[in-house]
Amino acid sequence: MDRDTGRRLRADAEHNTARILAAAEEVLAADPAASLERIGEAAGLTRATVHRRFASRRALLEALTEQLNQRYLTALDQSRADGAPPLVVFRRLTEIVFELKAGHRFAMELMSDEAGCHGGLTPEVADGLEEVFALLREAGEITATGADWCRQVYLALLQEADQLPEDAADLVEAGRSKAELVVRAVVGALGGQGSRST
Amino acid sequence: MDRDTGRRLRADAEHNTARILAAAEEVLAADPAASLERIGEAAGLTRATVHRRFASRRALLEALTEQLNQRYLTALDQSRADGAPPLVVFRRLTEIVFELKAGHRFAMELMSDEAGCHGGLTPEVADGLEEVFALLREAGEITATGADWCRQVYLALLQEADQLPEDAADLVEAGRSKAELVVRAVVGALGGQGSRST
DNA sequence: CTTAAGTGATACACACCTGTCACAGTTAGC
DNA sequence: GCTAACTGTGACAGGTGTGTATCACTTAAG
Repeated sequence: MDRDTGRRLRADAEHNTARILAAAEEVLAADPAASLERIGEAAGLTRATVHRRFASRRALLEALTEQLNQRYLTALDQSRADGAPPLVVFRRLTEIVFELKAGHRFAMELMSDEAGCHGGLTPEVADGLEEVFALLREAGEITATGADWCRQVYLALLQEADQLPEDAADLVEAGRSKAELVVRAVVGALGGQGSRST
Repeated sequence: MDRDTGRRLRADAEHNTARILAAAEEVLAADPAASLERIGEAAGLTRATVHRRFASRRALLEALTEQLNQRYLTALDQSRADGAPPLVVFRRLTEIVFELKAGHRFAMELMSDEAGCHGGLTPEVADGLEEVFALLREAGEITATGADWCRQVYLALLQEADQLPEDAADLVEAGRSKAELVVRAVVGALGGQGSRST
C-alpha cells in the first residue's frame, strides 16, 4: 500500500497515509479527475507528501480500491456471521456498506479496466456478493440468475440511493432508511422475472 | 449548435458536425475525459476541424446534451402517441432509447453540474419522464412517489443493461430483449414499496 | 537529548489538452 | 469552370497535472 514496502513507517506517517486515502475517497467521489493537489489539500498535506506515500496516481488508486475491496469483504463476513435469513443478511450488508459511506463506485470504475471486468471489484468480493444473491435465489426472494446483472443492479442502486437527498419523498414517506429502500428496490428489480407477460 | 450561428453551412460541413457529435457520443461513453484529438480521429477529422464546428470543448458537450435531450423528447412523444396502456408506453420508450444507443449517461453526467440537477436532463425531459411514471403509478404498476428516485433508477438500470453482454444469462434464458429486462427491473424496483415488512 | 524520519516549500522537466492562427490544398455550389 | 467555403497541416502560447529532487524545518522514537 505504501511506497517503501521494506521499512516500517513512523506513526504519524502511517496516520497520514490513511488521511490521504480518506481524502482521496471523498474528493474523487465528487470529481473522479481531481488532481493530487486537491486530494492532498483535502488531507491537510502537500502534493509532495502524497507522492512520498504513493509513488504515482495509479498507485494511490490501486491502494484505494484495495482498501475498498477489503471493506466489502469484511462487510460480507459480518453480514453472514450467523445463519440469518437471506433477506436479513442482504439488509445488513447494505446497511454496513452505507455506513462506511464508501462513495461506492467512483474509484472502482476508474480501475475497472484493470482486473477482470467485475466493475473494479476483486473476484473474491464479486464471488461473495454472488453467494448472497444465491441465498436470496434459493429463498425465492429473487429469480434473476445472472451474477453480473445482479451485482451491477445492486451497485447501481446503491449509488443512486447514496446520491438521494435525505428528504426524498420515498424516504420520509415511510420513514425508511436508504438501506431499506435499496434492499426493496433490488429485490423487486431482480425478482419479477417470470411473473407477468405484457 | 454550430460555431457560426448566423450563416448557413455547406452540406459537407453540416454532415461533419453530425459525425463529430456521433463520434463524441461513442468516444466519451468509453472515456469521459477523452481529448478532442481522439474525438476528431474517431470522426475521421482533425482536431482543428472540431474546433471550427464547436468553439470549445464545453460547446461540444452542450450540443451533445442538447441533441440527446431532443432525442429523449421525441422518444417520449412517439411512445405516448396513442393512448396505449402505461406499461406499453414504458416499454416502447425503453426500446426507442435502446435503439438510438445513446450510451445514455456519459455526457449528461459531464454537464450535470450545469442545469437544475436533473442528472443532465432538460426539465422538459425530466417532466416527460415523470408523466410516464405518473401513468404507471395510477395504473398501479409502481408505487414509488419520488420523481427523482424513479428517474435515477430508470437511467441507472438503462445504463447497466446497456453494458450487459449480449449473451448474459438473464437475457438468453428467457429470450428477452434488454428493453424488456429493464422494464421489468424498473417496475419491480419501484413497485414493492408497501408490500412486505422484512 | 539526540538522531533519524517525515514534512513543507520550491523549483524543474515533461507530457498532455486546449484554443488560436496562417497557409496551402480540396471540394461543394452556382 | 469559378468562387467561396471547407479541410488538413503545422505551429504557437497558455494552462494544468505529473513525477522528481533539493533544502530547511519539525517531530516522533530510542
